[in-house]
Amino acid sequence: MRDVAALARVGLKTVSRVINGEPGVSPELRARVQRAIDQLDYLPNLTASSLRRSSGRSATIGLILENIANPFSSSLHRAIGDVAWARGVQVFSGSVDEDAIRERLLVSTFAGRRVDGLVVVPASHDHSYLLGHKQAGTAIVFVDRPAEFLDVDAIVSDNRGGSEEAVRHLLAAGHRRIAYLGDLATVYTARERHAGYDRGLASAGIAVDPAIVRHDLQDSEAAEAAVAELLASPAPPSALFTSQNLVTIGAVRALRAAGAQHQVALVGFDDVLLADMLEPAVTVVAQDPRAIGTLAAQLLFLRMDGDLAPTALHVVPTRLIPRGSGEIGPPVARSGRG
Amino acid sequence: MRDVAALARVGLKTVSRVINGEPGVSPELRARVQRAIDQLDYLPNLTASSLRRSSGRSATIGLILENIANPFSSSLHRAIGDVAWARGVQVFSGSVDEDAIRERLLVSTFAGRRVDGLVVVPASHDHSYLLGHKQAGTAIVFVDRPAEFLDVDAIVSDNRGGSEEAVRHLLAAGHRRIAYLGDLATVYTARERHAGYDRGLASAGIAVDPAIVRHDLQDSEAAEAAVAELLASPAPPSALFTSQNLVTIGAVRALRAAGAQHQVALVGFDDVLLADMLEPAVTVVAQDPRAIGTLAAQLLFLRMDGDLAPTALHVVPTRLIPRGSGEIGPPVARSGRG
DNA sequence: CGAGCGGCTGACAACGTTGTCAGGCGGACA
DNA sequence: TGTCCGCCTGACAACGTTGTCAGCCGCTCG
Repeated sequence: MRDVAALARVGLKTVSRVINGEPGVSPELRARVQRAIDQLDYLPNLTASSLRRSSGRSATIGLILENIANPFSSSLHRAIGDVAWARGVQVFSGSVDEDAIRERLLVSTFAGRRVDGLVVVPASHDHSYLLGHKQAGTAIVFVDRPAEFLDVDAIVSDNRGGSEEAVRHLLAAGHRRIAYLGDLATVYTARERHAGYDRGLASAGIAVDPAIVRHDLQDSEAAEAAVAELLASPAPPSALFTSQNLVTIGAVRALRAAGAQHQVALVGFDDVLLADMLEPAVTVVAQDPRAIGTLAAQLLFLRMDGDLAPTALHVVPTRLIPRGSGEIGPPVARSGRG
Repeated sequence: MRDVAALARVGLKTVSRVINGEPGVSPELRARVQRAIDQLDYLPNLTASSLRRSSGRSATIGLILENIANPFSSSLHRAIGDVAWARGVQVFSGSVDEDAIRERLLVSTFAGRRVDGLVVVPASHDHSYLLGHKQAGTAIVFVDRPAEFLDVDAIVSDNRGGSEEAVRHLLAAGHRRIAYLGDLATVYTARERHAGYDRGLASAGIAVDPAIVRHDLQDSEAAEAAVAELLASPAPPSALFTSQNLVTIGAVRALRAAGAQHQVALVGFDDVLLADMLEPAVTVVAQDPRAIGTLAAQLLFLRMDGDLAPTALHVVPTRLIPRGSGEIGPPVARSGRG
């Protein structure tokens, strides 16, 4: 900037005025400065600028995801990135892998960079540690799971409603013995989806049979094993509700391995690429990560702009997509002759 | 920091020394300062720090991807993020959507933030505009596609070799009429994969039939339409080589729609989730985005550390995964009575 | 003709940190 | 006892920018 000022034979402040389009610079000077800028390929240092600026804003937000590489997270990332880009805000991101300690480390790191806002898909269960940052003026929005012990906005899918709809869909096809296969039960979404399952069964007056409820399936292998076990049990379920992506994939594998994919119904929570090309195609309750991300970013920017409305939990609807696997009926009751 | 210094009754510089673990502070003072830091929840401002630091480093890199939301990009992102995190470096990222102008905008934005390095999956075809940044000391590594008119390191998949292997695999199964279905032909990877296809055919002395070569299929719908057309043509191919993810998915749909999925062989470039669960399961040439990303990040940091070795093009091998669709043989030649 | 005003311009301080350097203090040594 | 040295410590400038403010110029108006 000094070089530009020297070349254009003006003061530093005039260069600054030209860069920021401030009024009160004569056209001739403006042109001279602009020429010098172009000639020197000068690029203003945004970090220095944000250090000095009265707003104290860095035009930067932090995004804390479960795992950048998974489809849900990366769709969120993209949606949030698009909104941020339109506002000239850059995005830092990091993966937490369900590790509460890493979550806190990332928050500290981002706070050290003085991000203006944080979008968090939390792994921990006590977010009071964020209170200081919130009071220091960092806007915070939670996504996918609400905050605990902290008053901030959150955007979540309709986990409970979507799951209940899935179960009712299976009930409508005539099923009475519907298994639940779920992710780590400490995770909010898994708990909610399980609650939806319970409610769906209750709506039909069916008692939950703990023998066909499996929690804590953390990868598709665990899910595959659990489904295989259920299928081999004396009283196997006639339908499966899988509460998460990888669990659904594991279930598909197990059904396939048992040759039962056309006998046992399946509805999965969260859509999977190519699910519609399987045989049978997999019926799912789809989330809308793009909508969630866009909403989260918009809310964050509202808060950054000073919106002081009471915080709220925003629930984004899910959508049941019937494709075949969820429309398989229960086995016809055999007569006494067996 | 002023508050901390005041509370601990020391000078600013002593606080700075404690924070950065510099030697030459008595244990008592160190403890007193640490107490003050804890008490005030003081978090050093990393942007101010990097502004002043002699190294001039921001501990920040920029990542320019085709689309953060696609699996290849997000796997890259994750791998690079992991290496960066281990070095205390934060990552900015942005999506380019094959738009050369957006690529330049992102570079400018990141340069304005004074990133120490750039990882670029380029959309443009003339990267000389990066020369200034390179000379200004920004480390640059290209990924997935090499740089044009700019001398920097690049890491790419073995597009040509992998494609040739795919075609040879189909040839080995007896096919002589193998269609090529490719992405936008201006994209480097598409050109390379097409070259591999040509070479594969040439190795068997088969002439390319332009009637069964289709370029510029930018989404799965276009691919689906193209395959449908090929299948309905007077001399349909007995095997398909699809050079990209979405094209592969479109081909699966078209084959399915025509009921030809068990008659026409298919090998796709780039793996797809659930490809192994389709019927038939899809044979693919898999890339290794994790390895590519890790290598890219390591190379970038080497350069940032001052490595001056000549730049190179690093080729990461692909892997053919036979799953069924690529092992379908050609229709048996009918006798004259046909 | 002088005061006052508005439009331009640049000198200077400040943002929060770190590099440089000088000063104070105590102990070892002549 | 005086000198020198090494260990701690803090004052100050500087990083690249922007907010504040004062000063200059030419014009208008009384």
